[in-house]
Amino acid sequence: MELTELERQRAEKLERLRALGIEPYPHRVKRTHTIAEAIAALEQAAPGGEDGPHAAIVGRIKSMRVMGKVTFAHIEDGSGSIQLFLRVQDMGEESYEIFKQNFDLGDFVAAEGKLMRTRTGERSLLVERVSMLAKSISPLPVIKEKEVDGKLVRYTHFSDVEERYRQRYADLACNPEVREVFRIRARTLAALRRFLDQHGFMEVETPILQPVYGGAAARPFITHHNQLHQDLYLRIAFELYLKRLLVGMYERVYEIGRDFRNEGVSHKHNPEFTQLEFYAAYWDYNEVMNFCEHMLAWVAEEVTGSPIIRYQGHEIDLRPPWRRVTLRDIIMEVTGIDYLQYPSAAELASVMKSKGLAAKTGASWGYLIDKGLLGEVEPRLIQPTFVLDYPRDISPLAKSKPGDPSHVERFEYFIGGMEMGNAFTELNDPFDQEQRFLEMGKLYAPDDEEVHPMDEDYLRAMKYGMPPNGGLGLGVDRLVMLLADKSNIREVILFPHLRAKD
RNA sequence: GGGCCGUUAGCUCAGUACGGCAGAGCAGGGGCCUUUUAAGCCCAGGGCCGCAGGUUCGAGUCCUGCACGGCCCA
Repeated sequence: MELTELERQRAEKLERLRALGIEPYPHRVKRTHTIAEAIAALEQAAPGGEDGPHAAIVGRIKSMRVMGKVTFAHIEDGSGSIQLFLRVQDMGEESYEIFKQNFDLGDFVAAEGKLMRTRTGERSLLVERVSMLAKSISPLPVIKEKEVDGKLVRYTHFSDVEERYRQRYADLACNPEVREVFRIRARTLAALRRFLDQHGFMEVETPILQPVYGGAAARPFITHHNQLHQDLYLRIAFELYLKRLLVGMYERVYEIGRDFRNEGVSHKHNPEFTQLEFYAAYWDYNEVMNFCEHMLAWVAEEVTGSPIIRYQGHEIDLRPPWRRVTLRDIIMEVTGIDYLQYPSAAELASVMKSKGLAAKTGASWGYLIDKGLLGEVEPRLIQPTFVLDYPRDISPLAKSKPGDPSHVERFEYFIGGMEMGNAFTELNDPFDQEQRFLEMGKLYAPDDEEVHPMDEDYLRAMKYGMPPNGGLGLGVDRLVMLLADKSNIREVILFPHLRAKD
């Protein structure tokens, strides 16, 4: 192990402790109170002097002020932080010196003594014994902060974005507000599960390694099973497996898990991300819409205390009903283009260019609408909005709109300028479904990311009879971004993907 | 993929306009200090200036390429 000078100094302290017969990484810990419990115990005790309740607490040393024969330090555990008050008169000369010479910021320690208040009134532990629980060799970035008018002012910090992501452990250790983001994430996941469970949905787990990928338009990661001599794909969606379960007579199922898409990385995209999908037999997309807006308003309230949230300076009201607008109308509203007037890719691309909009050459008609025109619309949809009725060509798993064969019953929904998810009245006619797969094959080149490959087993399932149903996908990371008020997906993923250095 | 910006001590940053001994604060080391909380005071340390080339008597600084990251655009 290569050590920096600072690390060598700490390693020497570790050896000094060992030489004194003190194990710097002991097996067992004595703890009578968490720090929060210790503070509560002190609050309950009769005030006065240095004779408060006895407590054995543990934590990581966050600050230290050595003043000769007296030292103040703050330690932090998972519940909070408290000041340690160490005096040579209480600890004895030898123990006090061992502490002073060998204990550093970042060390995990155990401290035992009496809870009390210092002259300035700060809740403290008057330490009788202190011991090492785990020596920290690498110095954590030091955080110096102070409360000014009730606001926390930070003088030094750990803020290098790249290093924060590459060494998330250090980020979390130094930055309590980052720890809070992932508590919001955990509460969001728990709230989603609670809501779905309460509404009769069953959580299931379907394959991540799939012989045929499907359910979305995306490039997959490919892997290989050695024993089976078979290429497998990491799933890009759960859709086709969840709908097989409706054939199997479950009426409401959902899955929360990881999808993998072999695509670019951006502030809204990570190659692996957390998806929620649910399917409900006998629902159409109107019922899905209704459920969706109630679910997200409820989850927001559970997580943040209110269905009205603040996101990047916007106040966003998640209470139902959300705005409903057709794809055609919202595109006309924003770009002035009625895509139905331009039924070929060439015509549509030409009018888009005439309006100064980028149109990728060689892109299909559906791609131009979805990525081109809708891309213009997306950042403007700050308040929750359902965008309804998508072209059939780009929606091979959705049921057609009655009386309008060119469109399907599909919606995407947007909040805070981000696409949050996608939903349909699911196609359950096996002949129609087969036809859609075949059309896909004709309209697109085989390696086109828009292609949904034919899934024979899915068709076989559907031939047994699939109840009419509605389903929805939700980008969970993006929901957490909303609820934690973060503009970058990496801020809500513990270990986001970064390019390897060298 | 393109444009712009960044990369200097463990951390946060100066230094780059106009090339001339590598800087500060915090952290760490030695000393003083028995109620501090950004503790204070004194002393002495700490560098592959992202990497590789080039220009130059001389490059952290100028030029080229590369790596990683950020922001914006596609």
